[in-house]
This record gives sequence, structure tokens and C-alpha cells, in this order.
Amino acid sequence: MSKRVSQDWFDRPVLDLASALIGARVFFDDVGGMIVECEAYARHDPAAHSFAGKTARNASMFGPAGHAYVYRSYGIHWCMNFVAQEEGAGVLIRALAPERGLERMAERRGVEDVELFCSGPGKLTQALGVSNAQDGAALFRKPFAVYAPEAAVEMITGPRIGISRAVDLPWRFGLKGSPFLSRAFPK
DNA sequence: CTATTGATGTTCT
DNA sequence: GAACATCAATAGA
Repeated sequence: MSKRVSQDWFDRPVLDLASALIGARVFFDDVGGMIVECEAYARHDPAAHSFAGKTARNASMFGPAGHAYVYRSYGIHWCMNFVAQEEGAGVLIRALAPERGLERMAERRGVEDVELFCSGPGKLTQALGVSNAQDGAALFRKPFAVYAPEAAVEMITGPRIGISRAVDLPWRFGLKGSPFLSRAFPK
């Protein structure tokens, strides 16, 4: 396995962080895998939760880089972001290729198909056991661990999913050809 | 395969 | 009241 990163690795502009995260690995309590899909949300981005300013929900986005911002989505799911260098900027982790803790993922998700464990932002938090208890947690300390990519990866980009503002920005990043994406990238 | 809908906490209007 | 960085179940082509 490649090098486990420390806080300074996260301390970079949000688009740089998002592209660096494809091929990186994230584990929570030794459950996780390779990041194959993510999206960048910038400080003055109309689609970002931080656009209208700091609130109780998004406070973690305004904290230091390298921490988690976890929010409730549609009243049901949890979604996890990695906070970047700029205030109010973060990267939504959308899909993982599962590598460790497969048994626990299957239990938490209630499915057997590995491709359904982490192929979406709500799915992967359920598989890893991440919830609002991890909002604001440091990603460079236990029980989290993040590892930089081992080698260069073939990356693709496209419009972000599930938003209605700034829909044309190509700030969704993916590992080309991965079977673990939440959806295919448009041609 | 695509389209539709129910679930439902928090934020926004 | 409406919208929302989602998902699973269901109906139809």
C-alpha cells in the first residue's frame, strides 16, 4: 500500500483535491477501498451547500482542510465530503471500489453484490458505517485512513449528478471504466 | 433497459 | 410549503 497521507495533503484547492482523490484509498475502521468517483463543490458555487454562507449543517465545510463534512441527504442518507483548502469548499465522495471489510459492508448494506456496496454517496457511507457522528472528524487520524494513489490513473470528468444549479460545470471526476461508479459518465 | 414514486430531516422561500 | 449533492421498489417498453 502507498503512503498514508497527513493533513497537509488535503490542503490544496478543491479541484486539485478532487482530481488527486481518484485512485486514492479511504478506510474507516479498516473498512473501505479505492475512490473511483467524486465531485468538487467550491466556495462560490451555486450548487454547494456553502453558497449561502455558514450554517449549523455546513459548519464543517468552513473548518480546516482534511476533515469530514457529513450531511443528511433527502432526510434518509448520509453523504461524506473531504474539506479542501478554501473555506466552504469540499469534495463529495461518490463511489468506492471495495477492498477491505467486505463482510461488514454486506451486512450493513443488506446485499451480496460487491458492485452495490459503495456505488453511490449514500451507499458508501452506509457500507463504511459513517454518519453525522463523523461530521468534522479528522481524515488523517484513526479511525480514518487515507492513502495517496499508487500510480497514475486514467481519469474522466463530466457534469455533477443530482443538482439543479451550475449543472454545466464538469466537476465530477471518475476512474475510467470502473464497474463501481454510481452511474456511467456521459459521452 | 427507462421512468416513476415513496421515504423523510433540514434548509430555504 | 417546496426543494434537496439519494436510493430502492415497482411498472412498463
